Amino acid sequence: MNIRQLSFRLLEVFMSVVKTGSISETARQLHLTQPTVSLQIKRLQEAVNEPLIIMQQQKLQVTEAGLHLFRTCEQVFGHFDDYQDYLAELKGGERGRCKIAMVNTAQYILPKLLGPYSNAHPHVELPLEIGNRSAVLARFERGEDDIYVFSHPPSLEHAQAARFLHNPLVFIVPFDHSLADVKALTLADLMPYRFLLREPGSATRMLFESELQSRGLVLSDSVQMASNEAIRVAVSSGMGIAVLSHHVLPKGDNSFKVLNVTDTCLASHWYFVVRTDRHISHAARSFIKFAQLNLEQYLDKQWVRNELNGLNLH
Amino acid sequence: MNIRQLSFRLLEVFMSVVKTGSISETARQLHLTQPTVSLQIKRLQEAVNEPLIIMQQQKLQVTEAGLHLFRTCEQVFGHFDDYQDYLAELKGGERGRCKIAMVNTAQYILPKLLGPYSNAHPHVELPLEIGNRSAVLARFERGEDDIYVFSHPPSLEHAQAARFLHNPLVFIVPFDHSLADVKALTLADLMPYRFLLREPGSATRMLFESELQSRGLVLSDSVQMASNEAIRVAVSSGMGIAVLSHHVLPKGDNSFKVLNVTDTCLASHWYFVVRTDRHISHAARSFIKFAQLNLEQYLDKQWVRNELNGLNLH
DNA sequence: TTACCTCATAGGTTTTTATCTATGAGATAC
DNA sequence: GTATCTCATAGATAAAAACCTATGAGGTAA
Repeated sequence: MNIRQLSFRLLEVFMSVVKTGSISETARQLHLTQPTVSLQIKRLQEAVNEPLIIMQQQKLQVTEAGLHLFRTCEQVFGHFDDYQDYLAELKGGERGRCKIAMVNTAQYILPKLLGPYSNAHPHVELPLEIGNRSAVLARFERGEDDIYVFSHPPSLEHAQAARFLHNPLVFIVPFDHSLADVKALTLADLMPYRFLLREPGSATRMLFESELQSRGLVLSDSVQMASNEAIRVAVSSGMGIAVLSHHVLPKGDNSFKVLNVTDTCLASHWYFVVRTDRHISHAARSFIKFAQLNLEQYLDKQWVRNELNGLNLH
Repeated sequence: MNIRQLSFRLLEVFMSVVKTGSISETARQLHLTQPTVSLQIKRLQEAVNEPLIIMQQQKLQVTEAGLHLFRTCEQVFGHFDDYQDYLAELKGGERGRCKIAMVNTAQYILPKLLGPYSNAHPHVELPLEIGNRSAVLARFERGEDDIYVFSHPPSLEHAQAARFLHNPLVFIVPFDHSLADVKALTLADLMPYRFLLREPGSATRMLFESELQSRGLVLSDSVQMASNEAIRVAVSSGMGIAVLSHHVLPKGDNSFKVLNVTDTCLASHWYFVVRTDRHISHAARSFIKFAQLNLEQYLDKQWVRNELNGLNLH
């Protein structure tokens, strides 16, 4: 038997003949002519090199070998049916994987979406990568993930990005800092104080520094720290003051205070970024769709900027 | 996914690509050119309508859907391998069925071959049909069996026959019959006695009657009985005399005696008969081969007439 | 007998498939 | 920078597959 000359169509026709017990009937059911079916069976028998169906007293009789082949076909088609089911789930976004890489800061907001999504789609794997901006950028360059979360999206040559959340930056000081209760401050008022900053390249820092530069201001003292957590705690304990995303601040924590700086409005947005040169997994598409529909429900409504319909997910 | 545009060849190539992790390597192994393999994969992906293999950092990466398909293929090819094994056994005569129809008398000799054959080929089904000549002839006409056993084969229009055993007919009388110990008898000497005969049409009876006719002899009295067994027992108990196949006589039974009729040599042969207009099953072929090689071993050497090589089993 | 089934076969057409060669774009290796 | 891999794509061809119509042989049923 040469499996290479078998085709699924041939087997389909054969199965129908076995089931109906008639070549003409099969032809009618499959919208073929009777000679076509006869010929297919003949060819199948030649491929198998063994009679499968024989005429016996004007009736078709399936031989042993034919019956065996029939059962084999049933199993084979069963496997393909299973695969089709799997594919359907995969394409429906019910299965599969959606790898997301995000910059550190995003870990304060994204889980609010990921949790509900994961509950709604339990078969979707959701591996997360969290790193600083340069690490995530490197992953982005290599196209290692399905979705990237940035404030300040990278060059959009091979990517598209869409905002989903406003990301206001605020200045914080220890709760007992001398500026804490001043009604209206200017950015210049903060310059004398020591600033606790993330590494260069972090979106927050970039935004802040470009603001300073454009205004001709210079920090008198700054300290670099590796995480927003560390900065917040350091501010609370009086090491200095900082500019941080509003979203990273725990609510109801009184160990620091947000300043009222009237001449400055620093803000960026959170973006979902996908590469345009890579096929978007169905799971990723499904996640973005989910986000699009449920941003308001799971994130603070006041900051939501739902522009996800701008994404063209092929 | 449209299964109709899938071919086994396509899946074979796909599996090879997954295994080697390289399109070029697959091309080398399958003696194809690299573009051919590329194209096959592309076509498969179009059929499935889902990426199966993607380029990632200059390396081929199998997607989820691809891996799933690969596993599906493994199973499918496994089933066909099983079927191939089955076919091989079938074609080797190790499996399948060999239906044999024989006339009554043959049941005294054929089991001596069937037993050893069945032991040597335990997976071959051997359904037997035993009937009188006309019943077996009817089966033969309809082509219901693979092998027929006749003495006196039917018209050979759609059949071929080959002798395998001499079938001498002998005259028996009760052990205390007046003829029992006569040294030399003629056929005419037997005419006055009552003959116990099988039904008209039975080969034995036909042979006997044609001999009588050609010699101008007429039976004075005859009784018809349905089986050789019945005749033998009836002879033993004095109901008359009979002409029977030597093979149906149990050895060491002293309740009857074989006459020494010097002017008559009635004999036929046992034939295996197969139809020429029907495919001969591998099992049937295998049985005849077995008989051909082992006749002398399992049947009384003295009567064997091995002409089975005369059968042309296509 | 005729009409009407069955399946088989011959002969032909149109797609599809399985290949190839040639060529190009990227990446790596020296 | 050049050679040498990788894979992708375009264009061409020869074989095959998948059908069809027409026709015939053999059987059943009115």
